Amino acid sequence: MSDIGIKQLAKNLGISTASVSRALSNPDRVSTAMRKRVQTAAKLAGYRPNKMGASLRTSKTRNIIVIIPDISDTFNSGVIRSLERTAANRGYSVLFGDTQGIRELEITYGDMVQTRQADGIICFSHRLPFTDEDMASDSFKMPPLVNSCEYIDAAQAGGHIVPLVTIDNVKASRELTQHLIDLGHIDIAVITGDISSPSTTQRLQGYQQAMLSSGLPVQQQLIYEGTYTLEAGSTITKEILLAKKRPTAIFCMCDETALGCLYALKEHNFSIPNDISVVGFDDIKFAQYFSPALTTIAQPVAEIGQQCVEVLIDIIDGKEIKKPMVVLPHRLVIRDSTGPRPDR
Amino acid sequence: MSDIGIKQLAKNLGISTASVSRALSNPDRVSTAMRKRVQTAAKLAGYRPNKMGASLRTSKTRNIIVIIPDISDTFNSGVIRSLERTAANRGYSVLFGDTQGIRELEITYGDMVQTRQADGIICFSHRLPFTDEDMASDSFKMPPLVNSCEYIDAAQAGGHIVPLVTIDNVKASRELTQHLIDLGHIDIAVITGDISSPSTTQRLQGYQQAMLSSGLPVQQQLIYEGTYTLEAGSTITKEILLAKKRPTAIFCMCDETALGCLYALKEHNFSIPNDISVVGFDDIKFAQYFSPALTTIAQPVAEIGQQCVEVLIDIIDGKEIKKPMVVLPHRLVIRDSTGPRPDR
DNA sequence: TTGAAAGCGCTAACAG
DNA sequence: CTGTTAGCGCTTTCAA
Repeated sequence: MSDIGIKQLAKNLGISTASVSRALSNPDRVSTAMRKRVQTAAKLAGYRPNKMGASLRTSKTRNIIVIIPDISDTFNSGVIRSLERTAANRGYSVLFGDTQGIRELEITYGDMVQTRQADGIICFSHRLPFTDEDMASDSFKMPPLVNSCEYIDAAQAGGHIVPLVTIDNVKASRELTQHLIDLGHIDIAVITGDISSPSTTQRLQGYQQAMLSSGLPVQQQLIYEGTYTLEAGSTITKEILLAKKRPTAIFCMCDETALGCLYALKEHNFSIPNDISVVGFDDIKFAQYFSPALTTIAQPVAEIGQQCVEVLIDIIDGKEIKKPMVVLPHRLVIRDSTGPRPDR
Repeated sequence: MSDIGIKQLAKNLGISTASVSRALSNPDRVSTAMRKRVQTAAKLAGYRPNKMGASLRTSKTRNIIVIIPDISDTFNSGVIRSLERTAANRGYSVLFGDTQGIRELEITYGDMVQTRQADGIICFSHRLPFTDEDMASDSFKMPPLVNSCEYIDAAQAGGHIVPLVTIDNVKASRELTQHLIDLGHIDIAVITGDISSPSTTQRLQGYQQAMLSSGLPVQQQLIYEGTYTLEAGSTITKEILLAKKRPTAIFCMCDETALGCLYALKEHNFSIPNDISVVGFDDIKFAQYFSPALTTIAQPVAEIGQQCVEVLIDIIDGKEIKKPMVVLPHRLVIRDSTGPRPDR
């Protein structure tokens, strides 16, 4: 516990610092006797390696920086948890950068690989965390980076391949919409996320595909632009209820929005799903406890987090990435918030 | 953007590395001319300081490690968000260690100050993240550490003062219970958190104080040991409903538990608050969207996070801590899940 | 105000 | 298998 270093340890044992270092970090490179001797002495002396020294020497921090718009978003925090666990198992620590969607903060955090505070980046945004200026420079080297859930446009990435871990949002959304169509719904409103977010665009595509392939019209006035928040769900639902022609189903592009939606509906005495059906997206842990329990798309939160880290570490280790895009399976979870289209 | 160092920069300018370092890190220690010259050159060359070098030299990482049982807990993730923002503003990065309550992981993360990966610790657990062995050693030095929300027993801390940022759990719980009593409730069940957690113990105390001071008996069979989870809320509520003598109110020691409770109640066709009143604790963002909207204690999430960081940095900076315990104000939020005791 | 030089603690050639 | 030695990039005395 005393603040002893490798040097002191070596002196105490009458051996070289190299041997101490090896015995501790590359045990198979020294004799059994040496290994034992050093390891016991180290334990006895309460030796704790100073990682900064090693980092400086090896140019590896064993840190990963996670750049995320909102740590406290329920879906995100599930992924984060898995991320952190996987990283820890692989000997990495996780630094968090909550950006609140602010560009400057994204860039600050994106810079942490350059300043050697982290070896790689996991990014939950659809924008790369670098200035256009930096990216334009021909000396620009893309640091190890994995994109989670939000697709970064290749054009924006300037031709760089940005590995992505995600589900098939289009397909998932199509299935969810189809479920509603199968129940007889025709007028299906949508509360989207931020329209600049690819996940929203893709979910919208899925919705449109499902409608069209069932011969149903895509009614633009039923598409409401929102955000992935409770508030948006509540506010926009009220707007929907005010519309001249009411939909019989509402597709919320995330579960938090769906909860806000359910809330507004109940506040105005609508019965769900008798009057209006509601679906969400994500299957956050609360979804099954909503009243009514929410029909939604379950995303494999744990696997997303795990894969992000695995892929990132592969890149850091300079391994060839076979798949620049990992698409994980989702699952349609039918609960009690959806029912047949009411007769009018 | 090219990988240039302070050395190269100095050479290019025909000056010493010391001047470059000073111009960049201690601008007031050099002449205006020098400062300008270096700063322009640095920007032009796309110089990015290698923080590892500085860290090794100064023995400061500017990292804080946050040790927390569950990052994805909604209450925690709110605090975390604020934590991270405050730290960033103060020039610190935040490392996260999710322990799942596992002792070994706590210790691994607690060790990160020793191994110079962080300068201080914010701990959400009621246990110190060090081995008993370490703590017993007389060479043990307590690293900068702040405890959040959970009180660490002085005895356990071996006489060390462990600064704490929290609300007054006893008082909050008393007020919440009193609210129920004021509504005429006499048989008030409690679903606790983990009984080893001080926050639970304190909330239980508050409950008992309120009962006693109103001349109401504390009925042991109404105190159900649970955890701060949705599942506990749901499972234990069913148990409560099965009891011979049913309570008319249920005090859940966290909002997630309360949601599980509401769920179970509705599943069994109880009307809230007509048949049974329910209260939670924390006021997570979902609470007002529950149906019915939840009566609860609002904790000042943002301030808790902020204060934790402020106090910790003070300790890191070697400042005298005036207050080893920061108690932040809570607020009783009365919504729709509580009502008068039903006639029987 | 600036420069020279000495390390922070560790790892990794290279020799032996 | 082990020791010698040279730094990683930065800050910080100390001297000029």
